[in-house]
This record gives sequence, C-alpha cells and structure tokens, in this order.
Amino acid sequence: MRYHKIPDETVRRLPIYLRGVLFLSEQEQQSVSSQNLADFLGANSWQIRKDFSYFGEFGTPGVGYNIEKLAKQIKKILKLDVTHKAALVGVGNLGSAVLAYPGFSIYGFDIAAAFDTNPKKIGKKIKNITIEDVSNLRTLKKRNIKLGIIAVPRDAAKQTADALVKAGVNGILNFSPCYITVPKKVKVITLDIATDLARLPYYMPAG
Amino acid sequence: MRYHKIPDETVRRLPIYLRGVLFLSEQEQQSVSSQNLADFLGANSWQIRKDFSYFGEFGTPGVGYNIEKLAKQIKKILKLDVTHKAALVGVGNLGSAVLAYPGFSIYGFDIAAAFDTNPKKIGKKIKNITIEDVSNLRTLKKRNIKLGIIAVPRDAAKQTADALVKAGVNGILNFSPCYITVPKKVKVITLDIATDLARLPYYMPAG
DNA sequence: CTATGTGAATTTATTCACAGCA
DNA sequence: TGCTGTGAATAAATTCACATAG
Repeated sequence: MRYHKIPDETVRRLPIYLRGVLFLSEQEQQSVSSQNLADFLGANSWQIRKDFSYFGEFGTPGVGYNIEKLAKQIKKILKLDVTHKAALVGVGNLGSAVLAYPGFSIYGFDIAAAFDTNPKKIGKKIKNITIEDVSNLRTLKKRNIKLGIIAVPRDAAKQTADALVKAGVNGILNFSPCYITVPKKVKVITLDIATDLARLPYYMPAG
Repeated sequence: MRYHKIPDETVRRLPIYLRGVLFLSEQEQQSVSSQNLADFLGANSWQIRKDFSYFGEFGTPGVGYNIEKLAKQIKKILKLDVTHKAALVGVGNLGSAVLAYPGFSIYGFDIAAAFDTNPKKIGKKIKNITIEDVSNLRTLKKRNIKLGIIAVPRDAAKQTADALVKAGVNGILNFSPCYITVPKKVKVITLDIATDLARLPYYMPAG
C-alpha cells in the first residue's frame, strides 16, 4: 500500500492522530498501539491502522508504533516538518482569539504577522506581534509568509482573499462564512464556527 | 426518495446551503436554481439537487426553488425552526469570540448564558450576558438550556463536559482539542480550529 | 500470544445522464 | 426550453477477518 494516494478523509484525520501522539509522547511513553491511540482519541483501531498503512509500514507487530518515529512520519506526510509562517488578517474578536490560540504551535505554525484596517488597532502589540495596516500585505512575499488566515467580517472577505493571493500566499484558512474564489494553485479551507453548531440539533434527541 | 435516511454528509452541507439561501433572500430574490446556489457557494448543482431530494420535492422544474419555502424546509430538517438556547463555558479569548460572533443568530442560536471559573470575570457583563460561576451550571435544566459550548483550556474540558451532561444538556460543541466521553444520548461535535489549518500545507504546492 | 498490515467485502457518497414537468 | 428529481453507474471510504511478523 506504500505508494497509494492518501484519501482526503485520512488527511483530515492525520492532524487529530498527531495531536494524540504528541500528547502521549509527553507522558514518557515510547510506543503506542493502534488500540491505545484509538481509545485516547475516540476512534477505531482498524481505521487508524488502515490510515497509517497508506504511507508506509513502521509499526512493530506485537508491540505497536514507536511514538517519536510515528510523530515524525505524520508530520512529514502533512508537510508539517517545517515551520509555517502565517499572516492573520482581521484582529477583531475572532482574530484576537486566533492570535492567542495555543494550539497552532504543536503543528509548527507561527503566526508571524497581523493586519487590520482599523487605525485604532494599527501599531498596537499583541503577543509580540505589531498590528499592521492591510496595505502592508504586499510585503508578505518578501517576508516569506505563504499562508493567510482570514478573520475579517463577511463583506471584506473576498477582497482580503484577493490581497492575500496577490501577496503570494498559496494557502488560506478562511473563518468568514462565504465562498471565496482563488486561482487553482491556492488552497482554501473554509471554517465557519457556526456551521458545525448548526448540525448539532439534528443529532440531538427531541426535547 | 422522500422517506430516506439523510446521509451525514448531506447534513453537514445543509447549514452551508441555508447560509446561502438566507443571504440570497436578503437580495430580494424570490427563487433560486440549484445552479445559482452552486455558483454562489462554490458547490455542484447536481449535489445540491441530490441533497434536497432526500427530504422532499419542493422545486419547480424550469424555475427553481422558492427561497422562503426552501429556507423553511432546511431549517425544519436541521431542527433549526425553533430557537436553541446555548450555554458557553469558558470566557477566555476563544470564548469571548464565540460570545461576540454574529454568525450564530441566522441558525436560530441564542447564547443565553456564560460561565467561567475566574473570579475576576464572574459578574462581568458581555453583550447583555452576565458571566456566572461554573457551579451555576446546575441551573441549566431549570433555564431550559439544552446545548453547551466548551471553550475552556484542554485540561478542564473533560470535567466541563461532565458538568454539562449532569446539567442535562444533550448537545455539546467542543472547541477544546480533546476527546470527551459522554453518554450515548448526548451528541458531541469537536471543532479544534488548529486541525483544519494543519491539513492546509498538505494541499499547498511545494515552496 | 499480541498487534500490525492489508486484501476483500461492504457500506456510503458522488457523479452522471436523462426522463418528465412547468 | 430550462430546471428538477432520481435511478443507475461509478468512486470512495469503512469495516472485517485473518495471514503474518516480532
């Protein structure tokens, strides 16, 4: 199976596996079985083994997976084995939360710049990041920032995406609830925190 | 197809369709075709038609779907035709963003209460919501709040979930990066904003 | 004896192509 | 003619069961 294309669903799960593996590695464990990991993450052991099988064999039958090796391998597949600098656009409530969120670092992300249009915010410093005017977005290429995070109001999302693309980013995480059009070479993942809540009632028992 | 079980993937897409439909209804349009909606949302027209077909026929061949009727129907399927009161636990950076987020209202959500453990925050008022001590969670049942949102640090997530379940909620939106165990009758959706960013580099062109 | 890795079976989801209605 | 609704075909993902390795 080593030379297979990795299914999208597997790619979606890998960051979750990585999170679990890194957590368990803090617990001074050396190896982990697919069952251990499944129990910890609320997943299925066979699903985990199948997912891992798409990108190689590195488990030891009878023992499990070497944690360090496993973490390294997942990072490599996800291209998280290097640090990615990201630019945040929009330092409102959501943007500020993104800037302060501790969960990005384990995946090797570094939010290296923040932008806003509000003159009252520009120049302020949050977590060692000085907020810049959005016109400075054009400096991203020079600063080697290839990743953009959109946290602006809905109506400004499209033009923000255009500016990011113009500045040379090739990946965008879009928190605004709208579809944005970009050239094919740019990957966009849209994440509206409300849409996930919106399917919760469907699955809740009546009452 | 009217009496089919609705696929999970369809349920996942319905909130996005609803968002589009509600937006287009603001534009004073009366009807919309699957192609219109697809263009607006960056989706496929046949996928949209197929998804709608799982829960009834209400389009007009040659014309499209009546927007008002469509919105009502999607809301009904998702059980969003009534207002859902939600309790937010954890008013840190992310929690504050959730409290201020304008996107919940279109789905009929009302964040009706907020809780924290920090004495400095308790009693403060944000957006007409007075932050309460988490011990007050036990009053949720009396207040008819059936939905919980967890925005506490990772290490407090499990006990928060337990408290919410004890308080009678049957749906939880979990923003913390960990698996939480709940009784079968409670539905949990976990949403870690970092895991979505973590699969972006995989899809980005090298460089 | 335990846990991996994977073909095969099954289930689920997507895509197509077109009949049929306004 | 334009657009819906849906069976049928295809593709993708999940689940199983077990041969195999340590």
